[in-house]
Amino acid sequence: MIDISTLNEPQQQGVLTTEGPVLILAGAGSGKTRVLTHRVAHLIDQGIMPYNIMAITFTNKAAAEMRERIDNIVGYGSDGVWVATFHSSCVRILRRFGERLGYGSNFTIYDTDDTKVLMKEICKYLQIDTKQFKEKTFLNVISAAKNELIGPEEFSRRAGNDYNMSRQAAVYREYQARLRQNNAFDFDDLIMKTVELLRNDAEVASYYQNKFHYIMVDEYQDTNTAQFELVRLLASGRENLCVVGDDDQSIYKFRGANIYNILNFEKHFPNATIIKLEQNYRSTANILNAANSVIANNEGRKEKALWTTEEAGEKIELQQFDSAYEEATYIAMNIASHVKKHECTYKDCAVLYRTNAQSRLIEEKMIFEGIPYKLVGGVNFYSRKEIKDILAYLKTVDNAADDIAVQRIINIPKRGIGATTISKVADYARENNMGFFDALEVSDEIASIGKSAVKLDGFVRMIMDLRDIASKQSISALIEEILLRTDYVAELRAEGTDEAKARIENIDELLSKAVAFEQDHDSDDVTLSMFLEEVALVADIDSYDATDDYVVLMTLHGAKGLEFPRVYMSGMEDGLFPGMGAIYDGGGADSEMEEERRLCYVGITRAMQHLTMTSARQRMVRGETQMSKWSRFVKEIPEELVHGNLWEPKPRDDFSGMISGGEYSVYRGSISGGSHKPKLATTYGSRPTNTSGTKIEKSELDYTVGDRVNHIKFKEGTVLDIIDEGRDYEVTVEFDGVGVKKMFASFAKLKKI
DNA sequence: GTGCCTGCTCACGGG
DNA sequence: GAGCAGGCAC
Repeated sequence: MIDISTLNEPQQQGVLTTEGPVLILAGAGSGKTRVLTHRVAHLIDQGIMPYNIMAITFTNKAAAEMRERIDNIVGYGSDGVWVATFHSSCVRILRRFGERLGYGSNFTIYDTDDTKVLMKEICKYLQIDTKQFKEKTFLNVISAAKNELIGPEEFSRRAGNDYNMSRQAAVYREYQARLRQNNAFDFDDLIMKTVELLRNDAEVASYYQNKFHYIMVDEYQDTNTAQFELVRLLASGRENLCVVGDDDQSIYKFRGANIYNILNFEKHFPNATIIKLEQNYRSTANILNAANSVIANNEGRKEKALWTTEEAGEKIELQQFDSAYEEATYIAMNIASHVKKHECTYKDCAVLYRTNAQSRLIEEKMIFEGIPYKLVGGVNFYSRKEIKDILAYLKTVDNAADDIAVQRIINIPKRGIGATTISKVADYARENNMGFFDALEVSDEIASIGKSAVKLDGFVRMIMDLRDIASKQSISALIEEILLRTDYVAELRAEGTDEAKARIENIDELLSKAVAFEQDHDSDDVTLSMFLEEVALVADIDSYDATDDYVVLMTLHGAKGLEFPRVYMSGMEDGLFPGMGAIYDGGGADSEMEEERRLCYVGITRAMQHLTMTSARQRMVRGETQMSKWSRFVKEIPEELVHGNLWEPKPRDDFSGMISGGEYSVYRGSISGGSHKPKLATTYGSRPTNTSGTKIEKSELDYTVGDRVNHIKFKEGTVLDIIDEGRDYEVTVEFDGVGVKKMFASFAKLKKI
């Protein structure tokens, strides 16, 4: 028997209610992963075969974590449990049965870049003016349709006489036809086509329905209509479907998530058992209360009240700065000082932001302070040019029908094959209803091509050779052969720039990944398709490893599902978070504003002990300076839960361009801002890069902890703490009748009484 | 066909 | 502020 005595009452119920549809409404930090893993363990304990159990997650990281935790409870034997993401589950199904839809089992998965290239081609072919109608808009429309399981025909029907929609329908039709020709799926296809397969092929449907007796879905609030239908189909019959989610953490509407999947679960499954996990084991009471206060402003939620037995803990710290530059400086210095005092380690800290663009400044300051950090997200490793080039070679070798891949590398490195030649071949292929690569093979038959045919022939022969190598040797050997034959690395080395060096490093990393992939899998059944699939489906967050000691920088979206003792939410400004779109969109249930607020809720609930929110009065956005005020979400937090400078009006009369450094007044109320700003002799820009406590023009203090001091505004108080911030001292004082304030010694001008 | 320059557009989030 | 398309010279 597995031990569930450590679980609370509703958690135990979640584990033990194995039959029928179950909705577990799991508030942030309420131990839902524990419930899921124990539930799987319990099922196995009850004699259910592991291969009859399926658990679906959104990211590989979540899947890996779940598998590991199940392993820890039941020991080995859990291998058979199907733990996978939505996308990789569908790939597995399609690899096996995709031929019934007319796709080869070696299909390619197109990422966002690939689909953009394809769409560009289609617009050219259909003579659509892309200045007027953006490729991206078409792609968004198609993606939205696919997420709602609307195929090209249905889309066309719905378009009716609408001119704009008819054009979109034509593009959609062509787009889908080309994917099919290229033996490729885009991300949305993976789900939609699997649903199509299950709907239209009773044999396949019943195969999986008989395979999966128990199905669990994590992060259910993020599922879209297609994913819901997929799950519904798979669970159909037994209906032992357990979904876990939190409507308050639904933050993926923009990619099609349908919040009604969770809100209407009981309508879809009238006999569903609803279990609420409301005890939070993660955060202090103050943090939890702040989160509750913010999210309470949303309409249309499932009633839910998170509570904790934790003590209040520290108040939430608010810090507003003149610029994003100072904000980043403060965060970096603050982390450095806490680590130095051994109050936390680097890995305890996470800096969260709304947009990836904000990471640059913070990254800069982390480097400056010598803080080890890890940036999660941003430009995906696999979307770098050099990596995409090599992957395109691999795709060409693996799936000859993938025109996008072939055309990407046909002139990389330069082979003297230009746009004119390529379009001649493409036309020929189209006229003769054949693939691009097939046309290349018979290029001498294309009359207008002339002497370029020789070059094309050389390219074709090289691919043939590579295919031969692929069939006999390992993936890493194939990559090395490609590098050799293309002189790819050699050319970069000749360039000698830092950028070229970085590219070489990336290529080395790709090689290591290939080697690691081969080691992780049985060499007999490892295929190139599998490697390419893993690469295509990897998510940014998958690379995050919580065991290394570094500060994590990521978007609020990326932080979902994670927790950190110390969290910094940066850029808490109206216009940035919530963004302009949400502000103009207004409010009300299901609005963009509510989604932003849920995102804020997600951010707050990542914090275990310490939460700092920062904002900048001015920030460079899209190359222009933008002025902003505190985010409305910050103002939704009750005053008694925060300390800092929330409502401090600050005259904006002192922009000398000089960095005013760590000045952060903690007064609430009026102060004569601006004029009191000290002129520092040393700016951060010239500060030595060591963090070992180099003191620069810092006068010693004549008071110490426990002393009584006098402040110009707050009058008398007792010094509670003095922290050596390196360049200055941060002094914490309890002022009589005013409360606890933190300030920098050089600005506070405290006098010992 | 290639390489460079310029000017234009675009900008949230992600599998 | 960055990335890309288009124009131009070679």
